[in-house]
Amino acid sequence: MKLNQNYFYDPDVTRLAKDLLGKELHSRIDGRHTAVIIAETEAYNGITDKASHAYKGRRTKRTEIMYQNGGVSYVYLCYGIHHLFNIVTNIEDIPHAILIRAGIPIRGQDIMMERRGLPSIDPRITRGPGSLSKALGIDIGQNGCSLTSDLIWLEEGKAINKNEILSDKRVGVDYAEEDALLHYRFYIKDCPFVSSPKKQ
DNA sequence: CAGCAGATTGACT
DNA sequence: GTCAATCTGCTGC
Repeated sequence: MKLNQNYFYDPDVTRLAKDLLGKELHSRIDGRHTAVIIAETEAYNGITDKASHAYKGRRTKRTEIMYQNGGVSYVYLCYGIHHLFNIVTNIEDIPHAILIRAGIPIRGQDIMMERRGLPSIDPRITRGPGSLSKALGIDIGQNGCSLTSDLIWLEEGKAINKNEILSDKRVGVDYAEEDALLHYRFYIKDCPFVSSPKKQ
């Protein structure tokens, strides 16, 4: 069951970030179908969030996509190397986004192993936002892609029990002052695919 | 236009 | 634990 456009219009980005845990994220890039269960997310709460690229209503060629209606992808290049995949939420002109940080492979594992250059199934394949995007074949070419399309889409998946969902500070946003302390990161308890904020 | 920092990862000491 | 890789966008001359 594919999630429809209305799902992404929720005005509460943290509620949606929690709800995305357990959902299936599918991609068909170069005709190759891969999918993961979403295991870790981070919410970016619009123009008042110092950690967001859209803080203070900043609009650039790169961030423009976040101001669109919810239900599209926001892919951007971090540190010049890594493609980070986000889901744009809320309605037009409200730049909410949810970063997908980790997933559990459920389809096309061999394709992901090949893309990641790993010889066997290993949590490293889809752990961490840069790794996940690479495993799914997502890069800047998938920026602005509709999430109800046949290229990238979400499916219902399985419901995660509330007591299996933990929250914490976001990763890599210490510069965001008081907003760095917000518990906007959500992940599935005891899941080996969830990234650790500590050094490996 | 130069300099710098960042929603990161992986190789190496 | 340290560091390089190297794109986007902000700050300041």
